[in-house]
Amino acid sequence: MATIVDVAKSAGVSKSTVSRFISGKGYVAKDVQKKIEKAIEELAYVPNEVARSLTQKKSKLIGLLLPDISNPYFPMLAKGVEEYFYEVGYQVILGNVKSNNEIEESYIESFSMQNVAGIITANSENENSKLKTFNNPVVMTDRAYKESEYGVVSDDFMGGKLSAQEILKTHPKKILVVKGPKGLNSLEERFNGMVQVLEGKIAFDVYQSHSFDFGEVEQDAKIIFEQFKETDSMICPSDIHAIALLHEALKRNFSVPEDIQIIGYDDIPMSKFLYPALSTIRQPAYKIGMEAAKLLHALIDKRPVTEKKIMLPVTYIERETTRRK
Amino acid sequence: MATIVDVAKSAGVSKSTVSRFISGKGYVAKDVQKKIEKAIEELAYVPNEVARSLTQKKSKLIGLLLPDISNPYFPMLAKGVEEYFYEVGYQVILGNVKSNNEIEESYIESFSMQNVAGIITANSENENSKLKTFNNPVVMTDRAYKESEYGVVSDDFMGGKLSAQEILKTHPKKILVVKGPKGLNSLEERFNGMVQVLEGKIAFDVYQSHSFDFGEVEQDAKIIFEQFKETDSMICPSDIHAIALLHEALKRNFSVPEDIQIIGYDDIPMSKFLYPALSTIRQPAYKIGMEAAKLLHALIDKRPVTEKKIMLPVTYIERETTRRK
DNA sequence: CTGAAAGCGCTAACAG
DNA sequence: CTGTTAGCGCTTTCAG
Repeated sequence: MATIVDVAKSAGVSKSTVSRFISGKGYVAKDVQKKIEKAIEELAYVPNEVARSLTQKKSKLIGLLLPDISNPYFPMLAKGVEEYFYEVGYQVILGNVKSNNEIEESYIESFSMQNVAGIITANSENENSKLKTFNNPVVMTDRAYKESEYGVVSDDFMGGKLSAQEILKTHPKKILVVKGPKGLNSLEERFNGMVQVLEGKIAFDVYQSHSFDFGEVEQDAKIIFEQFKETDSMICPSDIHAIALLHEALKRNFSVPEDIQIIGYDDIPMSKFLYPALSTIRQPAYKIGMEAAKLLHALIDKRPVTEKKIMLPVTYIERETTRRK
Repeated sequence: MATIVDVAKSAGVSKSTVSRFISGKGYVAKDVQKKIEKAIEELAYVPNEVARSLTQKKSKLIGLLLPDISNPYFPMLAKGVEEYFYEVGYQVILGNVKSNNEIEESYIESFSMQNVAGIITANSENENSKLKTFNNPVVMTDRAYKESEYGVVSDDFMGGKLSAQEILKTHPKKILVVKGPKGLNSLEERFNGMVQVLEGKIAFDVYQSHSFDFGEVEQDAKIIFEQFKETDSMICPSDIHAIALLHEALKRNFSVPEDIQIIGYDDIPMSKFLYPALSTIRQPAYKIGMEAAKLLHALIDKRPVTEKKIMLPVTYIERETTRRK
């Protein structure tokens, strides 16, 4: 591996000149530029990021904290982040935090040690997180958002409203609102949106779920079908919940959407391939990731940002688990 | 951020001694050890990985090359890699290569610049890949395997055989083997396994697919149903294919598995939640990731490895898209 | 057993 | 416009 010194020698200048040329800061004479370019070419020189990172205390690395990469929603988010940063020459370090504070702390510490230029987190908020002491920019997404200074999120309140409105249009007999795990801001918002639409208009039950894990949510589904026999319309906090419920409904020989209609949230990639295909609220996961990346990039470069918090719209995707109006 | 010099001062020794203490190489007197420990504690000292990486030419970073993170199979693999390396203090950099050689090259270059300690790639083989010039260890997985020195993979040939055998047991009338994209070793193996079982026993058609992308595979499914009217049994190269086919079958009002039976490959997380749930060959994606990580870790530490290539078993998961025997 | 010194590859004043 | 110098924080000989 050629170093900057090799380039300098080969071009017959000092390494500072080469450094200046590469970074584009400071003046370098035209003819010298040519020589340096040639030397770089010949030696196939690529600057060593580690050395650069050591002096500048800032690497070309981005930390990405995710609650659970096996939840199909997050790979799309990650993809958005990754693709944006790839284009601008940054690498992303994956932190699969499993909603575990200790792991999160540990990751943040590692990120610091690696001098990451910034962090994007989709992890749920954590009161005394080390994130607050991290001194490069942080952008919150998805579950983490409320208390943060910078964030990108979709319009959860609107999403909640939308899903309730759509159900309402189908003349439901009895509604069940499945509430997602507590303490996640985005889920609270969705729930509030749903309640705002429903309240006063129609009676509804609420079931509190505590997980996004397929297996656990399957258990919830069983309980729900035992407990809420009159329900004919289910509003879910995520597609994972909707899928489990859908599955359970079919197992019990209900027709969907005739006997039971179900509306999901997220529009994860598999939802359209279910049978019947899932009606749901689409969150633009990829776009959220990309926008978060864009915001973080601006922050890293200390460019002025006009919107510290970006809210992306959600849309209702009508498929086959809801009745026609 | 405290540095090693701060610790040294506080403990009243030289930084070399502190360095020796931390790395565990060389002698440090017992009482000095105590002092250093205390200083580290008090100053909440954490060694700077970047500086370390600069001297050692090896960071605590691992590069992970994936063909497509939005294909549900890969997040599980990534999770296995990530969780193993988390435990041993390494971070993983995500490289979503999108089966694009240029991007792959560019990632490998970045990985080199970051002094990554090793690379795991699940990307398809690429003749003149820069991977060969990368001078830290590389472990190939999944799609990439054949030419590599070190690799972890599941038994694709056996998987292919298994899926054909299971179909054979159900007295199929006419079989269609859907062949996956060309040039991927693992898929060739599967296909060969299938053919070996089928040949001489029963006539079968072959359809060549060119993608793992949901949208494109959906088109394949349409074509297949137009073209192979007599087929009652479909053997697929991936669950993605199986899902598209299943979807199309139901759309056309075939009963599954009575009229058409379908067997997938991979057992991606959503397969069990389909309706009917997909019968498939399970590849232990998580375990593959974990084993690849373990192997790479041994290589990085220059520990002797007994198995350079690890082959993990696959299993048939009987669910509801295949007829009972 | 320990410290001094050199160096990893690059950046950043600061003279000139 | 360019070279010298001094680090960034850590590891690694090499004397002592």
